[in-house]
Amino acid sequence: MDKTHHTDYEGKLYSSWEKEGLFTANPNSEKPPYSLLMPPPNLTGELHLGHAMQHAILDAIARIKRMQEFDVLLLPGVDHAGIQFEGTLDRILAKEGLSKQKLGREKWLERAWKFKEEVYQSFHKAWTVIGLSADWPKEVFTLEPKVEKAVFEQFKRFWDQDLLYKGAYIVQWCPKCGTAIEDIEMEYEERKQKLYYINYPIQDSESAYITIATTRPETIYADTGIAISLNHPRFKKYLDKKAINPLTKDSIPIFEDKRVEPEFGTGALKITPGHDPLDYEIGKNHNLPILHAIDKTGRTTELAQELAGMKIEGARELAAKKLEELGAIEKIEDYTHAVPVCERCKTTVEPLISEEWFVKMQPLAEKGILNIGQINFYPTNYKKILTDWMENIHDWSISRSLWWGHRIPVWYCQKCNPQNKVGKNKEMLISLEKPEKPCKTGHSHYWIQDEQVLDTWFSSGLWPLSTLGWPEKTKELERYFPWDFEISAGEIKYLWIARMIMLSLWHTDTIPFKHMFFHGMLRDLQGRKFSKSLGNGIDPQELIKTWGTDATRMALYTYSAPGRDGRTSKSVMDNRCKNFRNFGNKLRNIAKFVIELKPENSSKKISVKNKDDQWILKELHSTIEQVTKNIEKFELHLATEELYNFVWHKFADIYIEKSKSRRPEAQSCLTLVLDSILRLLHPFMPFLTEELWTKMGKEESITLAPWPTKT
RNA sequence: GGACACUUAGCUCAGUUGGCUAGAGCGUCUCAUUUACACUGAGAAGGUCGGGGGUUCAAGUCCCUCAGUGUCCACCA
Repeated sequence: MDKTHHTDYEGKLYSSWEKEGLFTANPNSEKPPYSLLMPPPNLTGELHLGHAMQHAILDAIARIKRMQEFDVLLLPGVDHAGIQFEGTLDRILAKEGLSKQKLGREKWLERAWKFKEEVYQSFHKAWTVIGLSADWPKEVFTLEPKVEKAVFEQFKRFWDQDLLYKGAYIVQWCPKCGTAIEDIEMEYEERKQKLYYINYPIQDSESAYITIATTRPETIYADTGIAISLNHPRFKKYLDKKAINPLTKDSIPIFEDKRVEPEFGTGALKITPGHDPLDYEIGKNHNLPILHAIDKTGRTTELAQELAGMKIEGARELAAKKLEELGAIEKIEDYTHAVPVCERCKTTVEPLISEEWFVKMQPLAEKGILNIGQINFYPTNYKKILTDWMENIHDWSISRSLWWGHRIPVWYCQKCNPQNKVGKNKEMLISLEKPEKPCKTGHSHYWIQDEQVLDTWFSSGLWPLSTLGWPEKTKELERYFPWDFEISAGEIKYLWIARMIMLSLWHTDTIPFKHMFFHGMLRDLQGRKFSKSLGNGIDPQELIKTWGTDATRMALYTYSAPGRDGRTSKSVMDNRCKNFRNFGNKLRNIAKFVIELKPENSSKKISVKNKDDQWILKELHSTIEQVTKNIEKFELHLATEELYNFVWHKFADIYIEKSKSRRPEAQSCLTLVLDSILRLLHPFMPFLTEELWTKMGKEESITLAPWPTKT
């Protein structure tokens, strides 16, 4: 008997399905539509276990809906993943001795597109391995013209609706990625640091001073004020005086502010509006000047005098040493706190003032909150989580200082554009292409495009619409939108899911999807995330190679309960896969028994009187009912468990054993049950079921077989 | 500091609206010895469902509380 199930075989089967167009949606179909939107994986990311599970879930639902006679669209796509892709490419270029500066924007982009193609090719193969029945010819890439048009439309609408603004604000800046990032793109890392208590002398006073606590003495060069908590017992008396910046010797104002915590440190705070979000706010209220001691590359500026040009860490030490020499340090404490780092490169994020584009999110969030109830969430509590977030929405900083992405479709007249301020009256245009009409200077070639590109999520957030050709009123948009099913990891609920909800509602008054499924995150046995740096990852392709696609899928469904994280390891996965490999073997042997060892004189009809026949048919019907019900609730872990139990412990262990004594009579019942089993299992174990389906003498693919119903 | 989860057998997890002696897989132990299938079959051991309190005829499930774990959010210098 066959004991192994080679992926070669699965590969061939998959190609034949694809060739026959079994995964192709047909907008002209008479059947009702059912649409599933595949989350576009990052162009640079590898296929990990979480993806495999996500795809296995998507695929099972797509296959079931096909069998239930829906016209199914499972639309695949890839995200250009701005920051991440650009970082990867730049590392490769660096090894070749090349750089952005050396290549220039145009050459760099040429290179980027070439690299994109390379990555794309290897990528595609990894996906098909899990058996995903996606409509590949319709695949969308987030930088292709269709999406570009949608992104432009969105930008233009926001501009016309007065929801866009540009200006210099304090943003979170990643010096390594060289761009602004959003709060939700940051992580926090516990770091051991020093808390320096520093004395700022009071002007015109012999010995009086205010002590503040800071972890960042290097930013003192950019201090422009001292804020103390309300009614500060010790420092209140200095309120009408000025303090002296111990490093620059500038005199800076002292004032009260309720945002200063009396309990923390000394209850006094140095205000550095250029390098801290809170200081920025406080500084703005007190009209403090904004100075920069650190630039966008993470080095100290001229302001830092003899420390200029240093990296932050070095500058910090030297600044501390200098203060020490000046006798300005009261004490130094060890201090562990959470330092914000860039989610992607783990570099410490530097708050800086930068010129960026923003979207006013308040009206979009309000609409989102109002309509989110129309979406069914699995698990249900995500509705509250997303609502809470929208209720506390911040404006969205959408510009990134990158080259890989949708370039901001704004053109400035070179001669008349003041660098820092953009308002509607300034000479500028919103246009995808270079404007043909001349600007004030009278020459069309004076138009220059904004240097920045849009945040990746600005296009990903439009994914439910852009993939279907919006803003055109396409047949596909009409038919498949809103999407019936969307799936995601909880991780990107704000970055992606909340944005899709707000943007779809804003542009079309329609929710983007009817059923939103959040799968849990797979972790290692200690509960840690899988990550490259920990080296604890499990390669799904390796599991597939060892145990086959079907077994790997079945193992993954056991972890697919909505929103539940799962702990696992290579050996736990191997155990589970092995179990389902055995299950596949069991099924194969059942089929052999029923089909190949069929007796000559077998019955053509089911014996209505036989108790065993009646029993197994009753069990079958109850299984059909349970499985169908569980699938409708997207509880695939229950559906597969039910099937496993029926096939192995009821059909094989009991019914088949008993049938041996009355084999010819039982034959038609055996065949009927096997027929239903294969159809019920097909969404979960597509390859084996197709193979056995053919063995049963069926001519059409099981993909097209109707889903069993209780009759 | 807020929010949301989770805690069930040695391990990894199920357990739908409260309802028979709490389930699965792996692991452990006993038996069967070539069967459609050893990638097998029959059986066993193993749980006071995190602790405590409450509601109920009935609680793993609902409510309160305590403890532990995890995730997300928040400007604590």
